[in-house]
Amino acid sequence: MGKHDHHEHHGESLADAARANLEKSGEKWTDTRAAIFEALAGFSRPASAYDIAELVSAARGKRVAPNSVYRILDLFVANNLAMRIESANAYLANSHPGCEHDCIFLVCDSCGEATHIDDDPLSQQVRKVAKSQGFNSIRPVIEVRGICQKCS
Amino acid sequence: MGKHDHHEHHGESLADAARANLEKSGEKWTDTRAAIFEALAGFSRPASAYDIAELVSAARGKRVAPNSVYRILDLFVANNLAMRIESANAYLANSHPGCEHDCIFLVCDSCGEATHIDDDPLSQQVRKVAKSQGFNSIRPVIEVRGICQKCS
DNA sequence: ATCAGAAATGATATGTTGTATCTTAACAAG
DNA sequence: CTTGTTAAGATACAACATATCATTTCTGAT
Repeated sequence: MGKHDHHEHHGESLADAARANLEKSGEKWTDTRAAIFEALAGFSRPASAYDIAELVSAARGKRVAPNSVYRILDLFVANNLAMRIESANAYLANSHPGCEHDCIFLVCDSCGEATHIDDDPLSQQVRKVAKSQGFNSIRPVIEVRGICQKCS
Repeated sequence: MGKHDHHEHHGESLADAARANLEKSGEKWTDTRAAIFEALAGFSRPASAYDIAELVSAARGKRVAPNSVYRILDLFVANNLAMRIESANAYLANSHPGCEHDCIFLVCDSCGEATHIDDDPLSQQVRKVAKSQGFNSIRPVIEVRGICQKCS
């Protein structure tokens, strides 16, 4: 384990943690949101809104429209239950909701897997550079495209 | 000026430098490529392929299809004449082609302007993190979204 | 219980970004 | 000049994202 407890979760426990975090912000954990979170967390790779719409639609035997998925993903991102990977137009469930970090994503161009690193000194440095240029409301986007170990 | 000569260019001089760099790689500086580079360099903000297609089509009185623009932008990116900003799905002309850097882009969510920073120690650190995870063929994507000084 | 208002989701349409495929044009080498 | 190669055009479509309005569901007051 690292310097502090990251509260890593999986499966049921992850959904519970996500739910707790969302409700703490006064938001509701509805059936649709639960289904979308479950679908998202089930992907081992970053998933597009359309991937999720398809999976949830199949699982529930009832179509979920992309715009609903986007709405809910936006909510998740705003509440740190999920992250958006800009260079992939896709989303990942946050495996330790509640921890606030500027995440660094390593995305494999071959297999599509994305791994998620926290390096606060590094992201702080990025924030600092932006701040020194007069930027406010800073949101760093730090991603690395490449070929992962398994695919090399 | 910084620690080394960045060969900053503008207008005619920038196009010339771009042309020289492209031809050095054995690629041709065709009319279409010149027109697309000129259009791209004329934007003060990151421009989408469709923005460029529209502008070039108007300027030449002859339609340029988006796929042609994408092809040529890909060529420019591969040869470091232009950069893609992932979080904006848009492109910027490289104002100092020939210099190889992992660029850091600061993108204003209000006015859309993007400024371009080089911080090699910082980008090297990002590369190092990825390498330590077994990644190869690394291409860092370091961008910062926020509100620029003028818009604050 | 019922009704009114608010919040969440659905339905539909459309806008934007990106690729695939095939055809035509430009051009250099023999 | 014709043949092979590279560049660009035409067309179609796939993938990603948002706007708008309708419907449902939930909640809280009466």
